[in-house]
Parts: sequence; structure tokens; C-alpha cells
Amino acid sequence: MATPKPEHARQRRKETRPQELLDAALALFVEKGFAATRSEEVARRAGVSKGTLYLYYPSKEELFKAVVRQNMSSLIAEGLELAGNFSGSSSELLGCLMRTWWERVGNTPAAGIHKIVIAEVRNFPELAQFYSDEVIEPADRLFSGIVQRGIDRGEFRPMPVHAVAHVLIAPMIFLALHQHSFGACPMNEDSPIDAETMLTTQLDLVLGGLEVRAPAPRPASHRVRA
Amino acid sequence: MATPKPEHARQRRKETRPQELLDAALALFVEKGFAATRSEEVARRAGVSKGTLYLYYPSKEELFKAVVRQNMSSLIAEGLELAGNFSGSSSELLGCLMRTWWERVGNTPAAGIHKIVIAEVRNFPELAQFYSDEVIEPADRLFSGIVQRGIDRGEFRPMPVHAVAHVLIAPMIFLALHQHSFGACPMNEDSPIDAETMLTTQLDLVLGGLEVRAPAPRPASHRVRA
Amino acid sequence: MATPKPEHARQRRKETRPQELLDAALALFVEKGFAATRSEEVARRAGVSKGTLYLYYPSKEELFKAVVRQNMSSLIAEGLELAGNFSGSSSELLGCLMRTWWERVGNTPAAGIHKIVIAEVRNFPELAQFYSDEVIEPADRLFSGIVQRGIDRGEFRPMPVHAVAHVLIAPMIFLALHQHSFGACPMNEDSPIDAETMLTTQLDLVLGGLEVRAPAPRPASHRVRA
Amino acid sequence: MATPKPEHARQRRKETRPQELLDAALALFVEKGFAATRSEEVARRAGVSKGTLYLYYPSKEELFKAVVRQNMSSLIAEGLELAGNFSGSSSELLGCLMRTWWERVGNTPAAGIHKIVIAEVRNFPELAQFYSDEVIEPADRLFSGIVQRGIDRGEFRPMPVHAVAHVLIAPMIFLALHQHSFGACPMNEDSPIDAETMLTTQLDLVLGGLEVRAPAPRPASHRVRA
DNA sequence: CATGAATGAGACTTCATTCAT
DNA sequence: TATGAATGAAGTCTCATTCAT
Repeated sequence: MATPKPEHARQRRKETRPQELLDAALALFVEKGFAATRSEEVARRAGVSKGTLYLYYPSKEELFKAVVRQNMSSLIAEGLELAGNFSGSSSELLGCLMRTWWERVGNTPAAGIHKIVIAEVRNFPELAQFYSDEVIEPADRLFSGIVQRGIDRGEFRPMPVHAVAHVLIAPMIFLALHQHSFGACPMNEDSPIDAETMLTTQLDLVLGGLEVRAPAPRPASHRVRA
Repeated sequence: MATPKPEHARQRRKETRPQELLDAALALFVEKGFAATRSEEVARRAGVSKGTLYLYYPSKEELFKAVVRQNMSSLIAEGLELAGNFSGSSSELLGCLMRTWWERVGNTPAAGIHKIVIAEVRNFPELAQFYSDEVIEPADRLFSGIVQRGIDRGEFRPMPVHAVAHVLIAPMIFLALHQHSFGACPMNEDSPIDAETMLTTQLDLVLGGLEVRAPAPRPASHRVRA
Repeated sequence: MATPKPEHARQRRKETRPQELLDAALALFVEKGFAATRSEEVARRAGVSKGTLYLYYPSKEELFKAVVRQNMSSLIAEGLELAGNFSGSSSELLGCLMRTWWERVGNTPAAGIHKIVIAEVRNFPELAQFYSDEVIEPADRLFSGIVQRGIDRGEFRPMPVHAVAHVLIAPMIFLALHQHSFGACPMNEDSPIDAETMLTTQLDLVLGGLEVRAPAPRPASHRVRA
Repeated sequence: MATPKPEHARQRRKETRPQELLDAALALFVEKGFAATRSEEVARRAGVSKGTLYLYYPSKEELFKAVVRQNMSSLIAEGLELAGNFSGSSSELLGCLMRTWWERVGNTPAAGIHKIVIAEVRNFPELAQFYSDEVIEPADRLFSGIVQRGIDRGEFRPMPVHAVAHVLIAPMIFLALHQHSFGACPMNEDSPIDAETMLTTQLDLVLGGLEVRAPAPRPASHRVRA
């Protein structure tokens, strides 16, 4: 009943296929969003046919979830490890963490994930739970934990730690969001702010505000003491 | 025994139709995203038939753009006016502006627009230009202008003003974003941070970092004095 | 995003559509079976487009069930009514019933339904229940009830009534089955048996076997008494 | 330390492969029908891979035809042989034949074949010819031949022999059909009729109707004597 | 011979859009 | 204007079949 025709050379790469498909899907989902990405396009970009995609992921939705998992699950672990081994001041730890995050994530297509997730969670209840548990909660714990550490050690003023964590993280993620939305549009490729300047400014302002008193030797801080 | 027709009611609604359609579309686009919102559902929520929707907007895309324009065009004007008439310190102006924005926008379904726009700009190039011109640029000018004013008046340390504007705005918008994505999922209705706390903390930290020296006690600031 | 083109005249016939679709579906399901019938073909035969079919029936499966219901639900009621109003002998009643059934059903495309149902029930558990309740059980009750009546009135020998009902009905339905399968193939259009002969023979043999003694005046019975 | 290969086991099975494939296909076709049976599942049930199936049968259609041929070709031969060697009365011969058929076929998954064939012949014209030639015609000849024999020998009344053959065979096949459709559904495992009762009743009724006079007590007959 | 990864035609279904009423 | 029945392009997913290993 079907009338198949002989085709081009086919390659057998069971081991590497999932990664190739995940990479293709990541790029397209970030570019077009979940709904606007056609599964056949994902397959083509991965260099396989439509059917092959479904050999590895039973539906577009599962593919999406796999992309999210693959790109997010390892991130927090790294942050926690970095924080655990750190021996300097809490300010330095936060600065180090944020710069590292930007290099490892913010700069990377993986950062676009957050854009899609924000846009699509309401249509994927399961994903909401997963992403909260796997990404948002741990990130919050990581940052507010360090803030708490700073308070406990007398480095920081006592403040609501979760709010501080939000204020710390938000500008960075928001910048990543914009780089994957407006920043990717041809018109405004030259954003008025670049990441490095923003990060330095952010650390200067917020860490400065956090510290009990601004000590002399930190170059990033221009705070004058009373 | 002619059946009396509700001509008057229909007549009265005729002028409000576009607004009703835009409201319905706004709610649905924010809830489900652009692609997942069916035009029939927009019509039904506005109390009209599918055909009527197309009488007012020639396509779903145009409806989407109209929703974005309607909800974004007027916002910045208010801010600019507020800023122009303000006579207090730049810190107070920023605090006032941000609190006002949160009340007028961040708390409002209109804030969800930003979520969709971020998700969809790359599929709607025309929107990118419009949104940049109408929303992003003016907001940046508004905030960085005030920062510049503060610097000029000797209130603030000299800093890269665009970066500062970003750091000021980002946590607020990011919070609004999350309230329209994860915050709307049944699981996490009790976010670890509430808007008021976050805003107060943000103003405390960033304004504190901005100011040349810690001046007399400001209400928004919990800074410890020497 | 969609690019629709203007097309032919479209007719609005909401009232008659379901029947037209059901008729088209019946014909095709009987001819090709459920799986081999494409929904687009059903639509085309009904003179509408693919989409219109789904306006009335949410899936091919539901269309199938609707076809079964439509064609079967009324049949048994007629039989019961006929039986209720009958005043002659049980033999005559059975003969009348079977000839009527053949005219009303066996000769009709609706008889092909049984073919599809037999072929597909195992893939449609809900249908099994429905069909048993609506068709098989009532038919069995109808026929075995009459046989019981004959026994009670001393017309028939005591026998297992359900088995007798099966023996009565089976040759007729089986003939209908074959007319919709082999009988529809071009090669054997001239079956060695025609319905009329079969029916007469069947009544002669089985009714003759049923009766306590073969009385003289019934032409259909040639039974000699011991 | 070479790993010993189970060459022998594979070798041994090589000759039985076709049979194993046919058995697997038979079971699945009967259970799900032709279209709903996936070729991969046939292969798995036969313990081989998808590719191997196509080594033996070039397509699913050919596999189907092979299943039909395999299960139907030999059946009639037995019947003919039995009939040829039989020396008793025609009634006894018919009774013996039908009971044998039920044991050898009606009770067997092979009987389910008839169900699929009825459902699919119109999609497989070649099968129609084959099945008519190999199954229907011989069966008809076998049974109507015996009836003719009975008439010739004065045992039976003169009657249209093909019609009588139909009436004889139909209830049995119809019962087999139902056992493979409704009978296989979990709901009605307790059919109101069992095969044995039906067969006895059928022989009693029809043979009784056929015979010129009720002869001496036949084992299969429960006819009441005068 | 055997395997199973890969293919792609084709089926079902959705939904933006049209247009007769 | 307003309606909603009708349309058909397009997308998701299945599965018979192929072929490199």
C-alpha cells in the first residue's frame, strides 16, 4: 500500500542521534518557540528524516521536555560545587558565581531555554513542576544561601534573602532573555548595554548595597564611607 | 406580535467591540501564548462570532499586533510626564516611578504582554521595531535620563547610565514575567518573594549603591548609618 | 500563516449533513472496512471537504460508532412490534419475521454493518458493549422468545431455545455477510444460491424440525409422520 | 576464550521460520485485523526482527495471503477423504463431518481466518478467487454432494442441494465468527449458546427436516418418537 | 542470513480564514 | 453588520519497507 522509493545514503548513528536531535531542537525552539517549530524541521536540521525523530522521542512535547532537562539539569550542580569549595568573602563568591554563570549559560543558546519555558509553562503543567524543582528552586537556594552566609558572617546587612537573590539574578537572566528575543532581531544588534558592563555595574551597585560597610580595597566599589 | 429586537443593545456595543476583542485577546494570549490561542475562542470570550472578529482585524497576526500596541503605547508617556514634573531627589523619583509602574503595569494583565512579545518577536519582525521604538527605547531613555540627572546634580556617582537603568528595571519586569508564567501555575502560588518586599529591597540596595554618600534617612532606605 | 485560496460554491446544509455523511461512511466502511477507509474519502463522497466531516464527528472512530448506531438501533424495535401484534402460529410468525428481516436489512447496505462490526469489535471495546446490548441481545430475545412461545403453546417440541434461535438466524446473516464480501467481487456475482431459495429451504427444514408433528395443510413442510 | 555462538539453535530454526511467522501472523490478524496488525509485531511474536520477516515475505499483503492459503488449503481435502470412505447413512455422514469440522477448525484459531477474509476480500481481489476456489466451492461441493447422495439413495427428500448445504454450514461458521469477535471481548465470555448444544440442535432440526421419514434412533438425534 | 536504524508516503486532525445567508 | 458552516493548507505522528552493517 505504501510506495517507498530508494533514497540517499543513510547513516546509522544510534549513539549520537539523541544529542544531535536535542541540539537541533534547542536551536529551533529558542529561535521560533515551541509551537512554531515544526518537527520535520528539527529532523532536517539534525540531518535525519521525520521518522527518525520519532524513533527517539515519542512526541514533540517529549522532545521539548528532553531539551529542557538536558540543558538545565547540570547547571545548578556546578553552581553548588563552586559555592561549596569557595573560601573567600561572600561578595567575591557572588561575583564569581555570576560571572561564571554568564560564561557558562547566559552566553549560550541554552539561555534561550528560559525564554521558551516562560512562554510555554502554562501549557505544560508537568514542565512547570519539573522546572521549578530542577532549576528555579535550586538557583534560589544557591543564591539566597550565599546571602545568608554573608549575613551570618557579618559581611552583609540583614535583609530578606530571597528578595536579594532575585535582585541579584534578575538583571542577568533578563539580559539573556533579551538577547534571545530582541537582541536576535537584525535591527538592534548593538544593544546600548553589553553584558560585561552590566555585570560589573550590577555587582558594584548591589554588593555595595549589601555590605555592612564598604571597605577600601575592593576596586569594583566606589562607595564612600560616612 | 413582532419580537422586539435588542437593536439598542447591539448598537451600544458596536463602538466598544474593538476594545472587547482586544481585552479578550489579551487575556488569552497571555494565558496560552500566540499560537495556542484559537481565534474562535477570542471571539467567544468577547461575546461575538468568529466572523465578527475578522470584521475588525484582518488576521490573527494583526489582532496580536493591535493587542501589543494598545497595551504598550501609552505606558511610557505617563512615566515621562511624571519624570518631567518631579522636583524631588533623583532617588525619590526613581522609587516613585518604579512603584507606580508596578501598580500600573506589573500588577496588571498587560504585563503579560511582555512575556508574549519576548517569546514571539522573532516571528514578528515588525513588532520588534515597534516595540523597541515604543517601549524599550523610551523606558531606557526615561530611566537612564533620571540616572544621568542624578549624576549631573551630584546625587549619584558617575556610572554607565544604561547599565544602571537595566539593573533598575530588570528585577521588576522579571518578577512580572514570572507571575505570568510559573506564578500562574497552580503548584507555586506562594512564591518565596512578594512584589512589595522585592521592590523595597531593590530600591534599598541599588539606590544605596548609587548615591554618592548616605544622606539623611530616606523612607525607602533601611541603610544603617555610621 | 495559513494561505487559503478562494474556492467553489459552498452550500450550507446543517440539517442534512449528518445523514449525508453517515450514508457516505456506511457505503465506504462496508466496501473497504474501517481502517482502509480514509476520512477524506468519506467527506468527498458526501460532497463536502475534509474539515466539514470533523465539524460533525470529532473523529473517524466516532463516525464509525454513529454509523453503527444509526443503522442498527431501529431494527429490533420493528421486529418486536411485528412479533407483538402477530396472532398466527409461531411457525408463521418466524417465517414472516425472517422474510421481513431479509427485505428490510439483509438486502440493504446496512447488512454490511455486521461484517464490519465482526471484523472490528476487538479494536473497539465500547462498540462491543453497545452492539451486544442494542442488536445481538434483543435479536436473540426476539427469536428465542418466539420459539419459547411455540413450545409453550404446544406447537414446537421442547428444545434449547437460544440454540434454535441461532440456527434460525445464522444462515440469513451469513448469506448477507457473503453478499457483502465475496458476493461483491466481480467474479462470483452468480452465487449458487439465491436468497429466496435459501430462505424457503431454511424455513422448510428448520420449522419442520421444530414442530411437534407436521400437520397436513402447511405447504412448506413435507415432513412425514412416524 | 571465544564466546560460543548458538549457531546450532539458529540453524535448527531456519527451516521452521516460515511456519513460525505464519503462526504469529495468524494470531495477530485474527485478533486485530489486517490493517491494525503491525508487521513489526508479527516479527517480534515470531522471535525475529522486522527485517527477517521481509526476507521470507515480500510484503504484508503477501504475508496475509500466505496465512490464508496455509490455513485453508488443506482443510477441505480431509473432508473429501472422509466423505469418500464413508459407508453409513448420509445423515450420519453429515453429522460426523460437521462435528469433525468443529473440532478441527471451528475450535481453532484458524477459524478466525474466515473472519478476516470476509472483512478484507474486497481489498484483496486475488484472495477472492483463491478463497472461492480453495474453500468455498469445495466446501459447497462436499456438502451439497452428500445431500445429493442422500436424495439419490432415498434418504432425503428432494431439495435444492446448495441451499441445504448453506443452511447446514452457516450456523457453525457463524458461531465460529462470533467466537472470534464478540466472544473474544471480555464482557460476554458466557455466551447463551455453547457449540455442543448448538451443533446437536442444528443436526436434530435440519437432518430431521431432510429425512424422508424419521428412521430408527440416531445417536445425534434427540427427536421424540411417536 | 539477520538485524534494527532509517526512511518518507500517507493518514488523521486542527484551525485560520472565507463567504452565503 | 453579524453569523457560523464550510474550506483546505499544514502539522503531527505512524508504520510498511529498505539497506548498511
